[in-house]
Amino acid sequence: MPQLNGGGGDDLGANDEMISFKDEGEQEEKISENLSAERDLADVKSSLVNESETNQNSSSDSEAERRPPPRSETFRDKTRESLEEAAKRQDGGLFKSPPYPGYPFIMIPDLTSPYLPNGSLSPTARTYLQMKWPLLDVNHGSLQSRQALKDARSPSPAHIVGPFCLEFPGQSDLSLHQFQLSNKVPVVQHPHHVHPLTPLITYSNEHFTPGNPPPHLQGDVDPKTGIPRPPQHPDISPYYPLSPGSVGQLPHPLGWLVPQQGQPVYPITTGGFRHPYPTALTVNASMQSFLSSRFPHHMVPPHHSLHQTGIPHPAIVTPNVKQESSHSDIGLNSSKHQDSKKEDEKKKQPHIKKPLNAFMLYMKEMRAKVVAECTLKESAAINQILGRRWHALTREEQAKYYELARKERQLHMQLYPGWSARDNYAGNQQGKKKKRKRDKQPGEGNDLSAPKKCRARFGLDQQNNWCGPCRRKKKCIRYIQGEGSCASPPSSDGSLLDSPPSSPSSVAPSPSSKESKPQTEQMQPLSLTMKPAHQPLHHPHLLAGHPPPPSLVLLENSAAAAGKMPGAAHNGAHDHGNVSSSRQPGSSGASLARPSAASLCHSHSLHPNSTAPQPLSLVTKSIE
DNA sequence: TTCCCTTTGAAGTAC
DNA sequence: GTACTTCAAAGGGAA
Repeated sequence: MPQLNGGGGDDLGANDEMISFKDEGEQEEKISENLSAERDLADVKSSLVNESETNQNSSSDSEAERRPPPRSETFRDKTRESLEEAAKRQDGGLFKSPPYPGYPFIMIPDLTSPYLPNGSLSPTARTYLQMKWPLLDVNHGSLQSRQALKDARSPSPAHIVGPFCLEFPGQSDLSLHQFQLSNKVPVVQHPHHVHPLTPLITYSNEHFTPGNPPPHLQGDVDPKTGIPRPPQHPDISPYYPLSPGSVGQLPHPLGWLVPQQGQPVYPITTGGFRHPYPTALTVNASMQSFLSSRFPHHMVPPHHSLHQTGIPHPAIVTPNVKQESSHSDIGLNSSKHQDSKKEDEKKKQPHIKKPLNAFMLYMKEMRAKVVAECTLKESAAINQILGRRWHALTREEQAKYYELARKERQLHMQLYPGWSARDNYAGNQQGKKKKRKRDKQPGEGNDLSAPKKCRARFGLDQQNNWCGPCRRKKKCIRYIQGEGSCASPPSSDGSLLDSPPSSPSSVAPSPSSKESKPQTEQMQPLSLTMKPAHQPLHHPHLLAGHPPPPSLVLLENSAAAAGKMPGAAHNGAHDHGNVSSSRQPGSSGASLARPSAASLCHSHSLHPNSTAPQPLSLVTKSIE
């Protein structure tokens, strides 16, 4: 169980989320109460991380003596133990609230990795599915076309099948690759290219597995438990050298896939982050080139045709075949364009993507579910919903994702010690276009958040023109209202998600809708920053005994609601202002023109008067 | 075809 | 130390 008051941590905790509590307070005691909740929330999120770290440390302490690098110790050991336990009782015991959502899981090559856009395959671009082994399904009968699965849109990736049985030490990458290409579809992956970690998350909790699994999964769902029935494959276990003695010395996160040769796979580093690449890692030709270009020569391990495992990390993405073919043309034109040649070489460098954070993992998990519940297909709208659901999660649920994310980062760090997020910045990247820089345009973003607008506009000489808040050195209201700017855009604040307007006019960026915004904006003076305040104020697990806000409840039960609760009592104001996103101030207005998530997701049609004047509770003290 | 949108979190940069 | 920026996924929509 998480140590809720583990406190101390300040890392993963989204401090900005604490701010929203202040916005919501309408009384001092309320504020103090919320502040307490803020601290609780901060502690919660911190504890999510600390807990993970603590758990890892504590669990690895016992093994630290015999396993020098503790980083992946628990990861593998827990995996091994869980696998062994599961092997003993193939009764789905792993489905019974495993202490760690990420455990046990194994990594298997996913040739149609989510990290491979368009399913492009290359010997160096394979990624791996991490999954609980009871979910392994290597039955041929389960092999389906990728498209078939995609059409199925399974939110519960209980059946992930792949050719991983073919992809183990000693197996030729090329042969497998050819196998894939020649057979077109023998590989089945989870629909929507679910993240490798997704299978771990799906089933372990009720919120992961809605009551009614998709129809296409019915056949594989245990009628008793409602849980996807783990496939029974007698050939699975031999692939995993899970016996304690066999993996004891190898901290490699893929240790069960690494042939045991009696020597450590990972060099014991001295703690420096940019330590040499482990020689045991996959270093193929392209990787070699990539490493050579990015790291000092001594850091680049010698090139072996294939790694023992031939397993790169899911985050690695190499250029597609098209680029390789273009590279072959270089020989024909070698004399004329060295620059282009260099570019091609750079293009061949695999793109190691960032490890997914907790929310990203959650999104991958829940996206399909949201899509199924709503008529939405637009990711932007779905992400808004997911963002709110994320905050509605319990700490335990979030902890799972934080844990998974931490494991992901750990694994990523181990696989790519020299990798830095900076490497993926547009400026350093060839194959990727530089993303637009969100230039702050005048009249939005910081301009709106800047205090004392009246002061700036009228100056000290015309204080009589200042609005009241400005006179009291509070945040200017007149400026916002006068400019008609949408400092707290409806789309970004999520109000349209949880409490969508009943009339289209409230959705459209009409002047009236903008006029209603200042009240939301008025909530912000109490904010310490302009960062989005997404934290649900009355998180059921943050405020013990307090029921979750209707918005959250209804949102969580969006499927059940299905738009049939138009008159539900709902103080949408709870979320409206707090979810206002100033991350991308200029982007929210555009979203107004788009179909709102709420208009498409019935479950969020809760508050017909969301644009109506907000309750007084929204008025901040500055207004008073 | 490419970018935008939208979310949170992690990590990087800039001051 | 703080604020800001970029990137990670996703896929429809817009340019």
